Amino acid sequence: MSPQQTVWKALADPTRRGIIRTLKAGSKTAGAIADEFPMTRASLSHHFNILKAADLVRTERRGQHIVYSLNTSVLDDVAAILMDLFGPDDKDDKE
Amino acid sequence: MSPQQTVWKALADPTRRGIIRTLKAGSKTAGAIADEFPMTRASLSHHFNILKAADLVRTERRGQHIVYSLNTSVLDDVAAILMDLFGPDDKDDKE
DNA sequence: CTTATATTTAGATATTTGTCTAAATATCTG
DNA sequence: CAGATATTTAGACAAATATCTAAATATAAG
Repeated sequence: MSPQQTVWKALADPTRRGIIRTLKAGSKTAGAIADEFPMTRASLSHHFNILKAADLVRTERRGQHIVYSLNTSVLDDVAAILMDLFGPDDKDDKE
Repeated sequence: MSPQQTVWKALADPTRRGIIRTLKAGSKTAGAIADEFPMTRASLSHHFNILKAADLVRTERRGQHIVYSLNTSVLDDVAAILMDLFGPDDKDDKE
């Protein structure tokens, strides 16, 4: 699957968008995130994997905990894709 | 399914993003679009329905043909969602 | 009215996806 | 080391998805 496609797939699920939204406020441990979502930690872990595969989040082990952080640099990529989809048709070299 | 979610789901499929991309160059009939994608017209019609449900495309009958057009106004919505996901945390009333 | 063309709908099927439970791994503490 | 806590992995399963073929609908042309 193309890197672009992994991002779209990752963003297509509401739980994963919720995870991104909660990480917007700052990095959190897997457990702290899990406390905010009504599903098992195993299910959340599955979503974490998909977000990591899309490089939307990064992880760092801190003792027993694993801290998740939002990788905001991917925003640029997503924005570029959106412009490609909806933006002006830039067929010509000059305007 | 929430309106927002219908948009995300619609954008998650590469064929549908391809349809959006081809419509960026201008409106086209269902048949003209179908000529560009290696699948049956029935399958394409399925994708058209999903794009219509998300209000990403509009249709107009012209004789035997049905003309599909891109609804660019949804770009604003998608951009807003993206900012909500990745943009600055605007918890406070004042900056 | 009949035939041809354009498109959609209906129904079937294989694959993917989101969730769960149970088990495994990793780290800390005594 | 042994037990407790945190997180992930493995495997199963129901629901959703993308695709196909065949049939239905709508319009145009003779």
